[in-house]
Amino acid sequence: MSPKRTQQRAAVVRALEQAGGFRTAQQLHAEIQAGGSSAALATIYRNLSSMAAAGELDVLHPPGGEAIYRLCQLQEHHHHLVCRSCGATVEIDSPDIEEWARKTARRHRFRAVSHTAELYGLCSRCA
Amino acid sequence: MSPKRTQQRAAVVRALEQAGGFRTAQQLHAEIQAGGSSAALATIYRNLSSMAAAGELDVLHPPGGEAIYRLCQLQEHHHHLVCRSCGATVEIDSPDIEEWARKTARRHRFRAVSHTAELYGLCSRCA
DNA sequence: TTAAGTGCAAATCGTTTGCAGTTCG
DNA sequence: CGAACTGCAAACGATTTGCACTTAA
Repeated sequence: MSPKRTQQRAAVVRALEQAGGFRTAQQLHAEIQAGGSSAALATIYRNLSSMAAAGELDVLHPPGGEAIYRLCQLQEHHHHLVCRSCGATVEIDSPDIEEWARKTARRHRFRAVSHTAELYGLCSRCA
Repeated sequence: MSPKRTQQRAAVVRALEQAGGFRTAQQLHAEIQAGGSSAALATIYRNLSSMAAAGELDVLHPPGGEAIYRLCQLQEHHHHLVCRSCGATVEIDSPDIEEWARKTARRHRFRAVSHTAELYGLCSRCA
């Protein structure tokens, strides 16, 4: 039973696609209205929940207290090495961790697995 | 300037030590009362915040919405495999990713590197 | 037609904060 | 004594939910 194709759900998907990365429910709400469409915040939450349950998007719960969502990007993803001091960022593309994620997921019988990984340290200039 | 040595703060520390692992603020509250001491929930939150800011404890923000705290244990850190649908969480302890983090950091001449890594998928019951 | 989806407002729930009273140093 | 800490209750902000109304199928 696939979900009903409503204007609101379409708007949420469109907003997420346009965003390309992580967004909070409230940001999506604002961006949807800015785009001329409309969808109640509650509706956005409901759609995000069902999409997440369906494995269509990733949810993160940062310390800030506001959850962030983004469309699943099974491929084309990479990681970051960030300097705690100056904020310099190096993009990491490592097959190792992809494989680790896949293996680990299989070991626990999880499917449709995505992952996040970030490294934080002091770069050579700041150390 | 180190913090004041109050009964309440002591009770929080004691509860965390006794716990050994992660606890929510409310669990600590209950355990403190069960232990015969007393400390208002607000006070517990205040103490946990200051301890976290001082780097004395780790804080995690799981999907459930309730933060969990534990005394810092520089070793024994692990990652999580979380079900997008039901929130079930498996703790992962993998030397591979630790090594990957260390290697990657060295390759880019970063020091004092820490990292985060989380996996998201659908568990066998929800798939 | 009718089950699923929506909007709105009220309700939750974890966490924070204002303020007056208490306590450590 | 005086700054730091506590308790309580009210305030908050994100998310959820009850309910009557729409709408996709």
